[in-house]
Amino acid sequence: MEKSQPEHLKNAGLKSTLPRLKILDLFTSGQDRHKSAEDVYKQLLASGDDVGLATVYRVLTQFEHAGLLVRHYFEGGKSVFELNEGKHHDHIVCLQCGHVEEFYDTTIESRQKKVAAELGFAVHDHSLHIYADCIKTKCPHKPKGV
Amino acid sequence: MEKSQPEHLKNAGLKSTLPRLKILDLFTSGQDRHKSAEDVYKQLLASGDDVGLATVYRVLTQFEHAGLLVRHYFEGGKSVFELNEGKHHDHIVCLQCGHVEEFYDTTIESRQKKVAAELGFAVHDHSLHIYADCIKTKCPHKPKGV
DNA sequence: ATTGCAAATGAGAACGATTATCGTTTGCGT
DNA sequence: ACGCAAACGATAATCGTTCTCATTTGCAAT
Repeated sequence: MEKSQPEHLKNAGLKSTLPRLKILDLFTSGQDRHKSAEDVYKQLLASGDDVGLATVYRVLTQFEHAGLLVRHYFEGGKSVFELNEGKHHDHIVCLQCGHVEEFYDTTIESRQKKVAAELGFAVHDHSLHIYADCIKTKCPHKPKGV
Repeated sequence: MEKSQPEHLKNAGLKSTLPRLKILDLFTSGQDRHKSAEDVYKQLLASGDDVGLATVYRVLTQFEHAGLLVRHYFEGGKSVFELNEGKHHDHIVCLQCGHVEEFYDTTIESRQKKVAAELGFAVHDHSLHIYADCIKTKCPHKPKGV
């Protein structure tokens, strides 16, 4: 059976405080999987929750360490977080509208491991970002400040 | 026959000024392919050239736009530049020492195009960064402030 | 329910990388 | 050699993020 939010926090060794619950809710119930710290902060303010920006950053980082969220470094210098649902995937970002789509390709994954091994590296992590334009009818997504 | 540095600048529509020549030289004759703005700045100061940090940033960006350099956004929030020699490649970054190694894998490249096409995207560009540890005897590279 | 205290928070200062401003200098065509 | 737009250097400003520290809060023991 699914765990409740407070339980998720408990498991992660984190007190279940108001800000933390609010932020976790944003990710589990929000529609946009990918949020920057600023996004989270604004969404909290918009819903009348008075959390400090510092807390947002702190909590996001804690959630990342706890494995609840995954952090991505997209171009432009700001980090973006998304719910960690166990299954690794890469991202393709539309340069026109900023929309992010996820994909997973076993061939790419295995080749990466292979290449790294050949070069004598022990892979920690990797990030593959494809920057592209949504062609055809796929770009109805409004630019969100990109 | 090879072009001279001033010609490279001319071609790019840039006046050949002292700072620009110095910076271009660093990349064409330096040993470390990958340099941050700070790296460039320090190397210039070290060789007695008195350029401003602002100029370094400006010139690097101009060179990027002119296609002379390629900019990479690695984790850690600072951009790294390298000479653009036409041949695309990806990077594997050692998390211990910050050393960057390059690789190119045709399988990965073609799978990327394929995946993007299937999702209805026209690829502009992509970045694949593998973050890892140099294992075995491969990590003699001194940490350079990472 | 009340209390106590460590953990968490919020406001704002601090920070590192980068960009913008602006008065001075310089490359380069005349 | 001259003139002027382009480029420069110093420094202020900006942006995302982290740090500091006084205040507040979750929660376990009363």
